[in-house]
Amino acid sequence: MSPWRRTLSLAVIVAEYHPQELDRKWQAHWADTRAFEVTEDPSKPKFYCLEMFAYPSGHAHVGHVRNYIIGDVVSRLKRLQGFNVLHPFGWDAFGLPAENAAIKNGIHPETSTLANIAHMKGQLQRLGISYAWGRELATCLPDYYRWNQWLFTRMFERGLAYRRRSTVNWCPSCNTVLANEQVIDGACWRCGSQVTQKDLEQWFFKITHYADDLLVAADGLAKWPEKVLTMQRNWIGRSEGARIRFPIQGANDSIEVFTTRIDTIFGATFMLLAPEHGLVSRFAKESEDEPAFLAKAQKYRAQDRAGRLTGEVEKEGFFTGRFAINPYTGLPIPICIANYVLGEYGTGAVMGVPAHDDRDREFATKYGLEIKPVVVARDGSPAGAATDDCVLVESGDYSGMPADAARQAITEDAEERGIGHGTVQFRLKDWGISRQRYWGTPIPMMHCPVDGIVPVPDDQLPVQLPKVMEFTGRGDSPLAGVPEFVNVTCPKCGGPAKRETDTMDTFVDSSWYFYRFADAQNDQLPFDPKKVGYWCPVDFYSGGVEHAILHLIYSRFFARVFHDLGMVEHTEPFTHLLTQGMVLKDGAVMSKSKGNVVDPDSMIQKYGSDALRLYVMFVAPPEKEVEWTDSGLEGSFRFLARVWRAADQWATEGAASSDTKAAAGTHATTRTAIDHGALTSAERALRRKTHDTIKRVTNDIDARQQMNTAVSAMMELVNELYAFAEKGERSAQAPRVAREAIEALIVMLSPFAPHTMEELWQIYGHADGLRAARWPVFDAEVAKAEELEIPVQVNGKLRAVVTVAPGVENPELERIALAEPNVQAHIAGKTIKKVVIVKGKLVSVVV
RNA sequence: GCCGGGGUGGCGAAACUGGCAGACGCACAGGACUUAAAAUCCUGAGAGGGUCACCCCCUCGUGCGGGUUCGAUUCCCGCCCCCGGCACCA
Repeated sequence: MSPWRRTLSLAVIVAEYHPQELDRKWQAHWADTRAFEVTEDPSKPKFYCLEMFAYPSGHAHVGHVRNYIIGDVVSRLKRLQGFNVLHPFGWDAFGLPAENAAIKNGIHPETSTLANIAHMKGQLQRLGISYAWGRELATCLPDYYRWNQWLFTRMFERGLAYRRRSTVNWCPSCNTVLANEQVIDGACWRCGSQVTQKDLEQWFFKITHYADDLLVAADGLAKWPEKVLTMQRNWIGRSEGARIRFPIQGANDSIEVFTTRIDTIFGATFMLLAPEHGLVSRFAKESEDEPAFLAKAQKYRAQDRAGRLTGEVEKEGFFTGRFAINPYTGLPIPICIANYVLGEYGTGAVMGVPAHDDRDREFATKYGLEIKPVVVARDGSPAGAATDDCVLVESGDYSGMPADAARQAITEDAEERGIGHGTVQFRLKDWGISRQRYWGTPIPMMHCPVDGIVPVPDDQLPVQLPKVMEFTGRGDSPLAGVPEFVNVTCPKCGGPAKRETDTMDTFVDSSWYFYRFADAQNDQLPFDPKKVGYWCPVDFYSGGVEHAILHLIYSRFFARVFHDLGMVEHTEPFTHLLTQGMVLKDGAVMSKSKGNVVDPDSMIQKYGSDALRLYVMFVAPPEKEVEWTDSGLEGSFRFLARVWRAADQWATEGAASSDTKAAAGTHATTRTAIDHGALTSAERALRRKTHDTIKRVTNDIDARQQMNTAVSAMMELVNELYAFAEKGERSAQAPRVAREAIEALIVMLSPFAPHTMEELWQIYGHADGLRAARWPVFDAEVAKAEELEIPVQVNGKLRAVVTVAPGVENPELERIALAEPNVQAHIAGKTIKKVVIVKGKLVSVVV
């Protein structure tokens, strides 16, 4: 008969593990006591834990939910460690799906969005996520988006928000403009449609103002994944170089190029213009056959876009009939239009240096243009595109100069001659935020025939979305069709004016919501700088890596804007970033269309929320992708049931034990100090395991952030408890020793399985709940090993393991090791050259 | 092409500072309990071999090939493959 059966028959508190009842009980308790609401408390260290807020699509699947569980485990841990923890949640509630649904089924986006929020909030509550719901926000409510408008106006006043006509990315399916960051492989980030180009008047945020700082400061983000930083660095794309003008032969003007290799300028044997370059139409006019000229340029423009999608298009170009003068050789070089020169980068024109640029070489070879090497390796061999240890040749006065030095010298010379200057070029472009849609923040601007662009005065904010709308899906701004919205009075001249009818990109909403959580009810300002000063920056932020160059770069930008407005002291909003891996099902990302979503509610119904939470944390480190398995979840459920039974048994044995103090029935008495010296060796071993587990779990969670190994350490402790109950020799103190293990286990496991552990904690007599509990304290004395197992190697191969007392001296250890029969067998007939002893670790014999 | 991450049992993974590779879990197998099943508890297990009566012992083994070291999943050099990002950025 198992020990469990034996004790169950005597049990005072017998309860089977029914997690669903515990879920209900403790979720109600947390809600009733407003357990996770917090205020600023200068006496405590603060911890701001945040998961990327959610788009209210209607249903969260376990892939989404993983992120919230990760954040919740961190939050609950930090509370146990004495931090004042802010853990809020909200809704990224504007966006196209709701509006598209409205076009289809006539339900107003606000109605469907609020219904979706209600359902998803219920899902999160059923998981027992410890949010401060009092701070909940939804970006689609005027309380929130008025501050988008307020901030937009501040940015407009500072020139950080501006309007210009430009070629923009257009998604024909979403009927709106997209920012560069929102075009993935030439397709819309949201719906996957092929993006086309359009010329439109658009509002932009001047993120390029901070390009250099965003890049440099990335080096200081020590707790961000390298992957994300690399992506941001690539996206910002800084290159140092020079701009230099080449005169056009037979004309008064010149063409400016950007180059990072001005040291190769003596090898520039042709010049290339992008098909979009401003001079194309002029050269076309001056050519013999203008329509043919323009047709070819136009072909490249179209081709260029296609080329970017498929990767490779053969380099192609044609001669304009005009020449430029290389300002260093003084020689005329042909000006060509080429399909591989980008209009939007640098000056849209480049000097062709075929000897030192692979693309130019390909082009020159195809058209028979001159290839003139001007940089060679020190030994005189061809340098190609390399620069290290290279010197210039055939470069006038610069011949013989190292390439690096020449870059500087020629740049300085160009500056003196007034034909160029050193400069830094970024790939990052300003953020186009106008969207020709309804379900977003109205841009708080007016167009007055007298005063031009006029911001809506602050006291007229928010500019509210008109409620009554018909959604037609026609491809222009829906707000333009609402006269009551459009027609306004100019606050400057009092004359009639028109409202801006575009709305803001929803990424504006998400670029600062983490500040609003620090002061979610403020109706005077987006937030009180003092409150943000207490809570921010966010200490732990987790979400999907897909936002690496979207939300995460925009938020860094906004932090700088708020900083320059004097509202926040920091410039980096997120100290520690974790990008959680996706949950796959049948090898694919979960999605409704694939029909492979796992619904958290049905899992909770079957196994309880704690099993789901524990499984998600145990299956792999949080940043790793995982494959969902039902059997894995079942394993976590089994573990919790195992903990439950062990706790139940020892609660019973503690109460029914022959130990007189314990028999008095109060749990407090069984928590009196353990007389360690009087324990059996099995009891000492269990205590050792208990304290060893405390140490491992604490270290795994704090220093290593490896939740999965923390859980496995606790599983080992439970296995040990079972072994002790099964066959451990017991003294009268056995219940106390077991209780010590179980109470430590309850507290350490509570971030992962809070409902079950609250219940057990209560059963163990702690009336004030886990919120009053403290993280268990590791006792090195108790954890000290009574004997050590030392591996013995001969020539690097394991030959024996010897058991010795800790603190054994090296000569003695060597003697014991060499006495091992199997060691003797392997050194027989050979001379010992060396014995390496790592104290307390190993003996290595070399023969 | 460039950048980042990775490659360990049937599977998810672990090994912290160069020191017993595979902890913990899943799946599997055997046993106990049961009329039976489920549940539960216990036991086993990298591959191959020796002695197979047991204890045990040997060889190989962390993508591949080298190197450093008494000792390498860990460090160095050179490759291969997978995932992710960027990609004609002058």
